[in-house]
Amino acid sequence: MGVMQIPRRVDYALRAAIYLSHQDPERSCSLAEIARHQGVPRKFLEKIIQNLIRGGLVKSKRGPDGGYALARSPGEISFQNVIEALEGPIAVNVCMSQHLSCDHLPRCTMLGVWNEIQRKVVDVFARTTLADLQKSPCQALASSSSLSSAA
Amino acid sequence: MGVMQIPRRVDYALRAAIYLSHQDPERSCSLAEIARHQGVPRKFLEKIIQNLIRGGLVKSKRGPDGGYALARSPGEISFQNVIEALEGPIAVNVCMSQHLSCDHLPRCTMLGVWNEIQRKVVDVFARTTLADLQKSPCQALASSSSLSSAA
DNA sequence: TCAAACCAGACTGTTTAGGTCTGGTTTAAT
DNA sequence: ATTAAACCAGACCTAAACAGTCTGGTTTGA
Repeated sequence: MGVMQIPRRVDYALRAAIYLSHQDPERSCSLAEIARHQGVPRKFLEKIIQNLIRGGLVKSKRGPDGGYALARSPGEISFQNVIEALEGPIAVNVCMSQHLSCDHLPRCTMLGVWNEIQRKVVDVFARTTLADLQKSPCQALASSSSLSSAA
Repeated sequence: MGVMQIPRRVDYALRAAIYLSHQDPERSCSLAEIARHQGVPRKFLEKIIQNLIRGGLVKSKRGPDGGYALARSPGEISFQNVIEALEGPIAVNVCMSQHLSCDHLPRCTMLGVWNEIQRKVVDVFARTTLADLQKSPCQALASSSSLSSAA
């Protein structure tokens, strides 16, 4: 169950980033603290956060009382930034990768569809920043729940 | 490379369905014919098509000169139909499954975002039918190519 | 009755997902 | 200087998913 589903690690990365966006940016939050609050396995989260650091989204402080903090303001960190720090460029189908190599080009009639999905998905992720989530704690269930009915 | 990427089997299923939508619905196309035209491994495609049959999208004829044909008109078969015949309901994140069980509810601030993505993706797949692709053989590259720049 | 085609499910090799483990290095406090 | 709390790095592991393949059916037109 779950075609086109985002992996857990991305969900965890976003949770961590969101948690940090709620904290004082001067303060360093320890791994244990983040893991505990977000219910994410500690060591797994540690590995994930390293990706965010390499991506320039999070900065770390070592030693006792060390920890992590956002490297930029929440408004300057998009979902896309977080996702691509872990996964590289988003591509909803293989033919959407950089060198768009669809072995059935030029007559692949699906390309337009993939392009549309790609564009819409990337658009939402690019537009949504951590700051956007700080405002409304739970505008969640309102947004419609067209969950798609199985065939 | 490729978060949220659709699996090859779905791409193959769509290709097969599209191929059939171009053929005379009275005629049965053999597996070999479809596989050859779409460049899909024969036996793999066979297994995939079985899913389309169980989903009521394709009908088969056995015996010599047997093969496959669409069970409904192209306009009545959406991408969603094909995808869900293989994969079950689409859910862009685990919390988007039927019994939306997000262990961090009710305070998960991301729910709205997943809902939006889910809605947009399902909308495109639900709206697009095989008939839509018959018209313009290649309106492809026009649709914009915002491929997302890596972080 | 033959053989062309579909049907069904077991099997296989590779990759990914989701973590864990071990052993570092840095640094504040004593 | 030593300790210990924290981060850092990468090897490791298990289970599942992915992408197919293989074997052996069953159906049916000629």
